[in-house]
Amino acid sequence: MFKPLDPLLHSELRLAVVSLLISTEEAEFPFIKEQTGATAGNLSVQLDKLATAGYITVEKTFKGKRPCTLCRITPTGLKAFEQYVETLREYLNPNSQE
Amino acid sequence: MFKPLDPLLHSELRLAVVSLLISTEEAEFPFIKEQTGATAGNLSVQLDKLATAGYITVEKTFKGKRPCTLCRITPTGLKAFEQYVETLREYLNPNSQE
DNA sequence: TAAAGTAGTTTATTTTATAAACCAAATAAT
DNA sequence: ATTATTTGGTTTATAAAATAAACTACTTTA
Repeated sequence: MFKPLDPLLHSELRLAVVSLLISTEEAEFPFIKEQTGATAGNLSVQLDKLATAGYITVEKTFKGKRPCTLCRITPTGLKAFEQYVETLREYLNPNSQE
Repeated sequence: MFKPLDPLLHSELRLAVVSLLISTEEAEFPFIKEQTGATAGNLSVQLDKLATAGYITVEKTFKGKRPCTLCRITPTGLKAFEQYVETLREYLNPNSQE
């Protein structure tokens, strides 16, 4: 009855990151940090997990002389997000049983 | 930007339980176990947490000679669920920023 | 009366999330 | 010029959570 929720996305910070990346297509580490309110350490760990799963790409470039970590959503990540939302809807609308 | 998600509800099993109780108004332990696919131990722990928070009531009665644990959603639980869903929507609809 | 099933609880283990400590380079201050 | 300080992170340690395994108690069936 209740389908399992993708544990990678069912996490407050990771879900916020993916949601943000879907709406921006590309974002730098400090921006994500600011928008989510996460600590750098936590964000670093969670970005890693998303990247390892292939949900996002993390590109380490430079902006002038300073390092710049650019994150983007992948097609896999977008699909996983859409699937997650669909699954979650069955939890959120208790009066639409099957 | 991303409001915090109620950690008590942002849990697969607890969310399923609350969702189920909202749609049934009352359910027995074995039924919840079956519907959620949870193990008895896990369910027992999570029901306790929801009860401690005042989101559900857990009434221990008897059905003939056998023990029967009846769970119900409370007004507090219903309100928390509605608030959770509202907050979550901002994560799920990435193209409705503020 | 012994075995098996029902209805759970308690406790231990694993996993996950989070924060604290750390590192390296660049910029600003003295 | 060398010493803070800030920026941009990573690594590691700790705290919290989820989960499963083991256990209890009582009931029904063989």
